[in-house]
This record gives sequence, structure tokens and C-alpha cells, in this order.
Amino acid sequence: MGTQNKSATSQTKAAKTPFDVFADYVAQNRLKVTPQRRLILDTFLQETGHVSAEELYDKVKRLDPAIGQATVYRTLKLFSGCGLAEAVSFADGIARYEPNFEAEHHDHLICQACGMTIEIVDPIIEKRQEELAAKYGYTLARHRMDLYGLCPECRKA
Amino acid sequence: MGTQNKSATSQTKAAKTPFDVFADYVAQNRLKVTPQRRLILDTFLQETGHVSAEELYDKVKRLDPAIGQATVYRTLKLFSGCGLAEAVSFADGIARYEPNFEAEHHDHLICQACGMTIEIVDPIIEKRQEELAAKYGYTLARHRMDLYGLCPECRKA
DNA sequence: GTAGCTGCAAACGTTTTGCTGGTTG
DNA sequence: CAACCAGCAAAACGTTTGCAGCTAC
Repeated sequence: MGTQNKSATSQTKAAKTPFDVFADYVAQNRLKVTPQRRLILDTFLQETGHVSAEELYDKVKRLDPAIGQATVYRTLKLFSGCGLAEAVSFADGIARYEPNFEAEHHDHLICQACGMTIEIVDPIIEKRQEELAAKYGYTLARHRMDLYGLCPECRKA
Repeated sequence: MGTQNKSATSQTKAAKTPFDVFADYVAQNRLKVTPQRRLILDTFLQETGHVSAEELYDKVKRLDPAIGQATVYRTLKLFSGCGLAEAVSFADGIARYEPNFEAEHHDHLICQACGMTIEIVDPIIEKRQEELAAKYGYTLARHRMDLYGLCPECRKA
């Protein structure tokens, strides 16, 4: 599949930064760029992993104590809407988001015994996923697939 | 459909029923088996897919109107603790559980906008997953696949 | 100028907890 | 009979919403 291009949309254009993505989204949806949103985006993009809204609120508040938590919640939804953030949730009832740079997507092949993880991308599966979604009238945005089993080493043991 | 054997681990022993699993867990942890727990387990095991605590509470309540919802919540945690239930959560802030004893597994097609979820099992994908695992020398035990997108309704809107 | 945003606080729905009496082992 | 559990109701939790004033476009 050569380079990672979800579609043929951007040929000559340099890769969009998250800020561009946000700016575009804002422009297309009659929204506005505010200092708060900029700050929240900045802070969010510095996250390496996943953050809960509350955690992000704490960090942002340190930089701008006047900010309200509703703003953080609302803004995270915005990011989620324009693909900058991916909502992931572990089973503890707290919503978490992780920065989604839209670059490399991959699935996981995980060893249950030793934790060895291989990142995989399989065109056949990706294609079939699209077909499945289409069958039910869904438009697919993203997916998560984790395969659990035993790696060759642990299998021997 | 013959008997479902996930692996060749149990030679002489008969397969444990979920009730056995629960009984063992209860015995080992100084817990008690009560009519309520039995009822909740029964009801839960009849679920084909995922249930929220509230949904299960409704069903159980129809069978025993005196039951309290705290009991359902507490009991589901118990099931989760002994491996009978798997906590899955889509990004809507509601905890869901699905029976975890069966070999019958399904994946999810989830609407990002309204949360509508369709349970799917696709032979082509299942087969390809096995092939992929084999390619890397892995023996597959289970997997999790969630597809996120827009359902037909939300797509229109 | 106006649509859209913010912060606040109150409202919301889900889940947990404290308590008292009842049941299991 | 000693844990342990049930039901109830209230509290706690994360999240959303209504509103009045403010700000970006």
C-alpha cells in the first residue's frame, strides 16, 4: 500500500498539522477559535497517552486558572468530532481521549503470557471491515482490533 | 454445534459450567450464594450480547420485584472478578458487561454519534485473523474488534 | 453586529456506599 | 451464631446544560 494515504485527497499539499485540522474544522462549521481552545489543544497534544477530561482540566487550569471545566469537556468533544482526539474507554466509567495524529493506524497481536506485542495492518481485514460496515449502512471512521494469544516462545514453554 | 472446546487443556475433567465457576469463586473467597445472586447469574447468562447494569436490573426485577439495583451492580462486579463477565465499554459512559464463558464471540459496529451498536461476527475476518496470527507464529485465543463510524440515521443528519 | 463562546452553578444519570435487618454456611 | 448479604435511600461521581455576559469573526 505504499505511503499512508487514507484517500487521494492531499497530493501536493504538505501534511496538515493538528492546528490546521482544527482550523479547517472550525472554519467549515462556523465555529470559533478562542484562546481557551488553543490552550486546550496545545496541552492535549502534549499528551503521550490517554487523558481523562478531568486530568486535562487540571493541567490546563495550571496555565489558565480562570478556565472552566465545562469548556474542557466541550472542547474535547470538539476534538473528537474533528478527528484530533480518539475517545478510548477502559471499563471504569471514565471517558478518556488520546491524541489522534491520524498517521499510522495499526492493530495489535498480543501475547497473553509475556505481553509481546506485534503491530499489524492487514489490507484484507481493513477491506473486509469496510464491506461489513457498508452492509449495515455504516460509514466507517476508525476501528480497534486486538488479537490475543500465545507467541511462539510462550507456546513452546 | 457439538461441544465447544477452546483448547486441549482439559482432558479428563468435564467442562465447568458457569455455575461451577461461580461456586468455586464463592467458596474460595468466603462469599455466599444467595437466591439473588443465583437469579442474577441466570438472567445474565441468558444474555446474548452486552447488557448495562440497568438493563439487567430491569430484567431481574421482572422476576423478583423486591431486588435492589445495588445488588445487581454489586453482583456484576463479582462476576467480573471471577471472569464470568467481561466489562466492555463504548464511549458513552455507561458500563456494560457481556457473558464471558462462551466461545461464541462477537465484534461491534458502533455509531460514534448515537451509540447504536450492532453485534457482528464475520467468518472472513475471523479466518483472516487466524491466518495473521499463524504468520507470526501466534496461537490465537481471543480477540476484540470494534468498528466505529456513523450509522445510517446519523449519516443522514 | 451577531453568532458563537465562556464560566459558573445547578441538574443530570449512573454507580457506590452506609445502614439495619435478614440469611447463609 | 458469626459472617456476610439484602434492600433502601442518600451520597458521590463524572458529565452536561441553562444562562448572562463576553469575544471572535
